[in-house]
Amino acid sequence: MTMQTEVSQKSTERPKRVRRTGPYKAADARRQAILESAIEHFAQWGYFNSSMPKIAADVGLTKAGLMHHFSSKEELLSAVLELRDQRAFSAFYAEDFGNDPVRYFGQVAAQTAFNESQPGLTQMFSVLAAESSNEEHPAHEYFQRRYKSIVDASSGFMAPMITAGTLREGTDVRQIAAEILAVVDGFTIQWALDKTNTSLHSTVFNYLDRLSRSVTTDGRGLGD
Amino acid sequence: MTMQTEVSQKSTERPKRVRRTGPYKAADARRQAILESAIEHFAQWGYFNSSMPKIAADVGLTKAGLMHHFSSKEELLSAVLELRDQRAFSAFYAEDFGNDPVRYFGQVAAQTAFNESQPGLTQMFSVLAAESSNEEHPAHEYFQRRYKSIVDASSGFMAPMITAGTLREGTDVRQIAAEILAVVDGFTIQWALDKTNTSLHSTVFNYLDRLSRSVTTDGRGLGD
DNA sequence: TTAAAAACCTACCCACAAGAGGGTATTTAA
DNA sequence: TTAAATACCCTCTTGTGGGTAGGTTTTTAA
Repeated sequence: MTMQTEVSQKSTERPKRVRRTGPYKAADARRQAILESAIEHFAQWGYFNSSMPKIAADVGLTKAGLMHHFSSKEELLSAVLELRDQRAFSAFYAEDFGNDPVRYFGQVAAQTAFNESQPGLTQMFSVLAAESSNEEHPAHEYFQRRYKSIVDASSGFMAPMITAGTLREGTDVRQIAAEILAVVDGFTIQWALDKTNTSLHSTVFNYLDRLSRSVTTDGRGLGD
Repeated sequence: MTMQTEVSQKSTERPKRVRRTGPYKAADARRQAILESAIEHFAQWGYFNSSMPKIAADVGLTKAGLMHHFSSKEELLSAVLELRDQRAFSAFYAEDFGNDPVRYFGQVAAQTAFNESQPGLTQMFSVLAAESSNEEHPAHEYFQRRYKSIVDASSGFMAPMITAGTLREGTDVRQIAAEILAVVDGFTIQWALDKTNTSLHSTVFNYLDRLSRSVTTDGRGLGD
């Protein structure tokens, strides 16, 4: 990874190529449309079996047209992953739960309701997470980081609750954090396989409710 | 789908082609080796991005050689799925838990230990389950059936335990059954992504232990 | 107004896929 | 022993993939 800095060689005065245009006005919408299309394709077919021509066709472009905006398939994937990180996490991490586990669990449940409303993105992450266990997958490191940081953040929320006395003494917050993540992922698979008979939100909610009753000091559930 | 039956036109006597050979002696081992190779490839690359030539090369065959044994990629997938169903489930379903939830949960935990010892098969199922949410995936119906039958069987084990008084009154056995499945799937993903820092068995065990304490009438966990 | 950059396109290349067709050598069982 | 089925392999077809090269039109900003 070497960065090339432009150095002017001999002239002190700068004729300096003048900028004659910027991006077109409509370009942003195009790029957005491409990302949406890519999300749908990655969700349906995974990364490997999605194809640039098809993603392009879905937004009325040729492959070459698409590749003007995202110069490789990997770059497109990166952009998609980045997009999701922006959308979903900012809200969550800003929240202050005031050492109340029930509020925290409630927020997680709310997140799954959001996920259920965005089947494209949600299924895409489900498929890519499984696919990316392959070390040669371009998103392998991304998902390793992602899972680690989610568990870190989640247990970071819960750990102080033990000291604050709202979570039971001896609660293994890293186990709980990983477990919540596992339940969400697992139910997402079931929901993706059979959306008409499964509700992502309510199944996760039920789990969190029972979890809450067994790890909070006051034994409260989510339904109050 | 029309079946063509061979009809002898005029002769009533039947010269009747005689069987001159059967399968070769070594063929079974070959087919077995192909299946093992396919499992590894499906686990690493999913179904779509696995390729017949590469699977073949891994057992020292050409693609055509492989296709003599499995005449299409889909047929190979079917054989792999069938193989797994034979291997893993026979033992489990034969078990009698004597209305003891702890024994049942213990058996589930034991299953994950087995899964952890078979990373190829386990990861393959993890990847295919996610991939097959696509309705055009050749294993789509298989996984729908599979998930339904697991939940059916699992809740079928637990339901009588309520009447027997070993599971708490009001326990939602279908929710619990689906939840256990979700936890196993979810932790499998985490384990596949980072095997050195995650133990599939112990994470699932911890979950089942807490589950057991909160749904059994005697509040027993798995550690006794 | 105009030149340059942006936003496309067509036409390629090369690699690889699934599968069919048509072989040859090996093994089997009568 | 021997004919037929088996277990391969080589080649071809057709299709698709990612990516590049070089054009043309459209938009932008000086």
